[in-house]
Amino acid sequence: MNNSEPIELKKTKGREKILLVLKKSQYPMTCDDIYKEVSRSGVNLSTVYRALNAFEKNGLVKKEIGEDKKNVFSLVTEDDHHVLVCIKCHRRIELPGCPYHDANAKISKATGYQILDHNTEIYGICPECQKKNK
Amino acid sequence: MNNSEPIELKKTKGREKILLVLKKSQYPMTCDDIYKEVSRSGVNLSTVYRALNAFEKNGLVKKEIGEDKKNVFSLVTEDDHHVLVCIKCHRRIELPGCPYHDANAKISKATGYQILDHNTEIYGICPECQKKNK
DNA sequence: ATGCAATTGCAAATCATTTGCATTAAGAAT
DNA sequence: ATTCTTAATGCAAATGATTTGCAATTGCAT
Repeated sequence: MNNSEPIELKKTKGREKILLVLKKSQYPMTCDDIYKEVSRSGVNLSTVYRALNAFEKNGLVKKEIGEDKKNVFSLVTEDDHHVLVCIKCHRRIELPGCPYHDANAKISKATGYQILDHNTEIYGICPECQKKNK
Repeated sequence: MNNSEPIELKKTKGREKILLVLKKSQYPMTCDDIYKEVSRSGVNLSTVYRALNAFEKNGLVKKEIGEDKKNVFSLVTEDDHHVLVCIKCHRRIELPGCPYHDANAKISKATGYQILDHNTEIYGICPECQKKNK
């Protein structure tokens, strides 16, 4: 409820474990997902929540709302690209550049809207999954 | 947790009031927003929740996740178009057709993905709000 | 080593949403 | 109009993700 500038982050065992889990994961994770991995190291669920929120505030991770309405976190790597998501295998590939740049320019001209952002996930079925079933 | 086909809906005073409120609103509303309007008519909050979920199951209203993570509901009018949302005044205008059709075709060809869907909300500032503040 | 601020664990609080249950009301069949 | 079946309602309590208060611990700069 307070988006001020980053606060110094202390390095602790728990936080390093949390980051490691996130680093090894290909996909965004909920706090509970992460907790399942780190709890046996004695890390508390509150700590997971607090750590991830702290990471997010510092731009280390990205927080998004998952489909089941839980927050999902993922490491911020470089600049985010547009992503192509396979609805079968959940593989994600990144698209270089913005495929909608031209289209948005057109929309802006037609409507007078100053366009600031747009959603960037495109859902489909990847070539492998197209072969597999049916 | 069960997306079966629509069940018969009974017409009641409460539901009519709820629909009326939604009809008069330009913007999506949370259950609580709606409840504030209908509670003086003796409609219970649970009723609002249940009615809206029933409406959604019947395709009467659309349920989305608002920015504060609460569900917001809006009447389904015609077929949904792509929508341009002003982040200042929250005005929404609909775009005829799909502005990304061509771009998606290109992506599909380049990646082999069969593209099924994509996000459709574009965020920006409308001409009026651009004039207003700075 | 010392001290202050950040971090943690734990339990309890929050808040939106759902649900169990007994009661009421809608609407079809009689 | 009366009866009957089933959905809809009100109320309170349950749920589930997330946050928070507080006391104890730890990181780290001095």
